[in-house]
Amino acid sequence: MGRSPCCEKAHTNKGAWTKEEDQRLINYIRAHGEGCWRSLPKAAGLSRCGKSCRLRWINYLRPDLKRGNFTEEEDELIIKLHSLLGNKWSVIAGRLPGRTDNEIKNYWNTHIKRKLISRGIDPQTHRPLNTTATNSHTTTITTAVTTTTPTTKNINMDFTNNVDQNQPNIMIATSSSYDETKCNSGTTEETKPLEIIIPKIPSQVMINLELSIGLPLHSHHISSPESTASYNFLTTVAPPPTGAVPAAETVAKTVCLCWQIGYQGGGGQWCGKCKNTNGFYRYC
DNA sequence: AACCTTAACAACCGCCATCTT
DNA sequence: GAAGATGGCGGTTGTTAAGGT
Repeated sequence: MGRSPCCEKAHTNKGAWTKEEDQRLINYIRAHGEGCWRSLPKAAGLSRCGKSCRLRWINYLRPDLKRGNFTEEEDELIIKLHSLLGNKWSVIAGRLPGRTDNEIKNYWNTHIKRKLISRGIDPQTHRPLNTTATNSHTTTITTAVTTTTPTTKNINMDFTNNVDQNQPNIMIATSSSYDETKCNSGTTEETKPLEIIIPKIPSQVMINLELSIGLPLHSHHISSPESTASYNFLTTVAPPPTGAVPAAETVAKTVCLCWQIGYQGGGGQWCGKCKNTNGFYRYC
């Protein structure tokens, strides 16, 4: 199926945005909220593609953006999330309030890649650079992930050639249904039976990995002794948001869906799309 | 001062998933 | 269910500033 262009390209501006264009976009969204990007340019008096407007808003003009240098903590968090999620920049951005996927992606490519290489770590595989891909002791653990997200992920843990045995390489299995990485639909909770495939596994690494990806932690997830290991790992990968985390039932009542499924844009109880703070809102 | 190289980041492009009709 | 519309994502490119020669 072919697709029509998202906008009339003949009369659209390209390249850097002017201050006037920015102001028009800000004023329009302040007045009407986000949404309907296709018709927004015309309504706002902009000679821009709707997608361009959306990108400009999300990556640059949104009032809850942090901007400025990344902290060391953010660096480490990005590295750990990338080792877990790969190039899922939007998911990673969801764990870094005030940061955009584009910003993180750029930062990864310009800073963190080099940083990892200087540490002797392959930025893509998170394995030591000078080792070959031998699999003599590869351990594959395929396990279900219980989350409140609509999907269940299979996680492959690879303990081969790890510098730090406490931090195995973790890759999202391509065979899973995790193509639905987007967090914008559905509210069902799904748990697949635990499936562990262990061809050659030393007994000391047989752990029950219960991973919650992209979610604030809730105490009941870590109550069992079996999940202690995964909890310890998770606390380094995806710490709870700063400040008090609302009790689950309170959250369910008062917080938007995006917050419930892990989005914490701006650190408040509203994601960037649903928030009604700062004078902006979304009519959805 | 002029030129070249590199780094940083904003913006674009094409594809895919989801929604609507 | 099919087709089209729309939003969103990740990869890539273009532009510009900074630093080096």
